[in-house]
Amino acid sequence: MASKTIKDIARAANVSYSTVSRALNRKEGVGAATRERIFVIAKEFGYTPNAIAQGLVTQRTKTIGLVLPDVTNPFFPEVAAGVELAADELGLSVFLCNTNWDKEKEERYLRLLAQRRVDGIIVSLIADEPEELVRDAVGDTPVVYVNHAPLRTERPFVAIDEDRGSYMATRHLIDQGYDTVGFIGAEAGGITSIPRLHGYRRAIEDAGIQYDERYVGLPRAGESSGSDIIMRMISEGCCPRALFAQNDVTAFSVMQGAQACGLRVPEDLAVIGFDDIPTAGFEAVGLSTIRQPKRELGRLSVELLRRQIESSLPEEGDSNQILLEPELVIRRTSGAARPQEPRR
Amino acid sequence: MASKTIKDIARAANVSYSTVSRALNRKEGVGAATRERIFVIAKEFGYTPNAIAQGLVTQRTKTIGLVLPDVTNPFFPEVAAGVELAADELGLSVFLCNTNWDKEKEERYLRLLAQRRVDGIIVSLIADEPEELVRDAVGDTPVVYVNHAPLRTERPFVAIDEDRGSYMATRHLIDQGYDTVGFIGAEAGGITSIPRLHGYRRAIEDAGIQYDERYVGLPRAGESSGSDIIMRMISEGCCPRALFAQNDVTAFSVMQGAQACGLRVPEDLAVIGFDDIPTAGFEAVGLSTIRQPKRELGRLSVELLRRQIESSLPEEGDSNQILLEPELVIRRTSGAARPQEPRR
DNA sequence: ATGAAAGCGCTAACAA
DNA sequence: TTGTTAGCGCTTTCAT
Repeated sequence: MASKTIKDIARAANVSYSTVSRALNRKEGVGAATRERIFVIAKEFGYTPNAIAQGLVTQRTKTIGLVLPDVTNPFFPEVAAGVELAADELGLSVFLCNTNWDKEKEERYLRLLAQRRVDGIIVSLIADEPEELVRDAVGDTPVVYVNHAPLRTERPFVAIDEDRGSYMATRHLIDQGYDTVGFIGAEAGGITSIPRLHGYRRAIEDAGIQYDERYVGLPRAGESSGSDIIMRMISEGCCPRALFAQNDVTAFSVMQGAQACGLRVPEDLAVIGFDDIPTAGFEAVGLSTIRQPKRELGRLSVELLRRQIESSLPEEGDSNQILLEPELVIRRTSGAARPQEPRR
Repeated sequence: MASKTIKDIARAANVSYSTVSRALNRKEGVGAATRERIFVIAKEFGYTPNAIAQGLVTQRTKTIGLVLPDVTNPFFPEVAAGVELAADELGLSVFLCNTNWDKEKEERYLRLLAQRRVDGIIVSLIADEPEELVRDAVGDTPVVYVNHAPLRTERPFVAIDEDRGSYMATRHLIDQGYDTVGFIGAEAGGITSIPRLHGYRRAIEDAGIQYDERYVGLPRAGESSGSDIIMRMISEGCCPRALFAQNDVTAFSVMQGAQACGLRVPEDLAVIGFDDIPTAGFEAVGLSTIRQPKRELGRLSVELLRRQIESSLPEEGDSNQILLEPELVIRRTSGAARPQEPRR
């Protein structure tokens, strides 16, 4: 029952097993006849090369790991698709790991991939892990950060300018005429909440508006979504006229909560998100947002990883740390304020 | 630079390398002192066990493969989450592969996983592959089908009763008072389009309605989404009053297309989907649908795989072929028809 | 063109 | 308790 090996084939073909190896790998120096015979037997035996054994000797697994926090947020699958595509072109397969916003799981997966001796790892960290932690988990395995870069890392990364994007989003809301513009953090936004909140605050203060904590809704214990937060804000009587949500999924949730409380979007509450996940563009939704070049993020991270694998040098330096530009996408949910119609 | 091996540690600790192996694997028969020494050195060396080598000798990789057609459709990540959870409890890691509705890629991944000698594979096939094809790709590797079962397979599977669910969806629309109820297939619905169309047709005919092909929109060449199809139907003047979409993503797309043409949902066009992806439940959307127990699908498939791996017998039989019941979820988009308000 | 043999890093008998 | 040895299935010199 155990699958056939190269030796079984060798025996059946009456050659040494090194000849079989050569034939199967299409290497020079095998007689056409023998080669033919070997292929026939291999097919007949249903031979499947043992990649484990191959990897052991070649020290190359032709596999890369992709560690993502949440495949359930459509943003990540889009990035994954970009990675897949690019990896495919290089003949690499992708081992996708979902950490589910669990720090321990993240570490476990990084370690695991290193143990499996993948050729490299692309990871979207869930928090600002100290570099040594990552290093400890992956050892010498090449790593590229995607979607976010830990502070002062020397590793290659591809991300977008979160601060800038958040500034643009907030600014847009202000320009639309809203006097009170709030921020809502994601339940599991991990690392991105810091720069996004920061960009929000910058825009607020640049506009000469007083930064007001009451309009900043960060998830508290027991709150699991943007909907919970907006409902809290409403019940506390400090719901702003416009909101910048940390990401589109949160924005959706916020809108759901607001609508459940009888608020209309954007008439009573304007909303803008971040990411531009596919559903944001749906007619029925029309969520204004900051677009991230998701597939591109994926593609580029593979490219950076390839460089690192091939050179096998630590390969530091600017050109390997890419910051992409965000893009403002205006849709329905951030329609202009109507000052003639004061709230309530 | 190459990572340290067990031998390096042995040398440094002045013991044989089998002792190191024993110590590191927490096996009996190692002096507390030596054990201690070995651990210290291992840590110091940043030792990472080579899973490749381990797998080669133990013949067990503690890894399973999960092959999915489209992580971009929120249905699949939910199933994946279920698989992850269950696998985790068994100490297995999951190698997630996205075929992107590409048959060739699917075969490649199955083969690849088999070559990597994963302990087993859970796959959601994109079409009704003949059993031999799968067999040819995976060899003796245990396989469980999820989300769909190929006709007359003897392998274990977990799926829901698609035909039944589709019947329920269609029936619901009819009960709501719609006289014309259509069907829209998914752009890349793969295998599920057959039973879902079948269930639709059964319900139509059971209700004494004449099955009318004009109301059945299957994607044609060049059409990439439900939106394209509904727009074609509208332009051809044969848009029904209510629609059962093959899945929620398609339903979303259909609604987008309909609304772009000025139709209101559900006033002008009632819609019901299939899957109950998370966004379907959002207030702003309120998509009626047929719920699939997605996480459960994942959990159960892992359980079936575990059985198969442990027994290593082909393990056929009824109890390993699970058909779950679908559940009708009524929301906003399938509101009752208002006969007093004839169309147009 | 083919074979023999070494060895990738590890586990698991079997000895000592 | 520890060491020795034989592989796991494969690629890759080095001979022939």
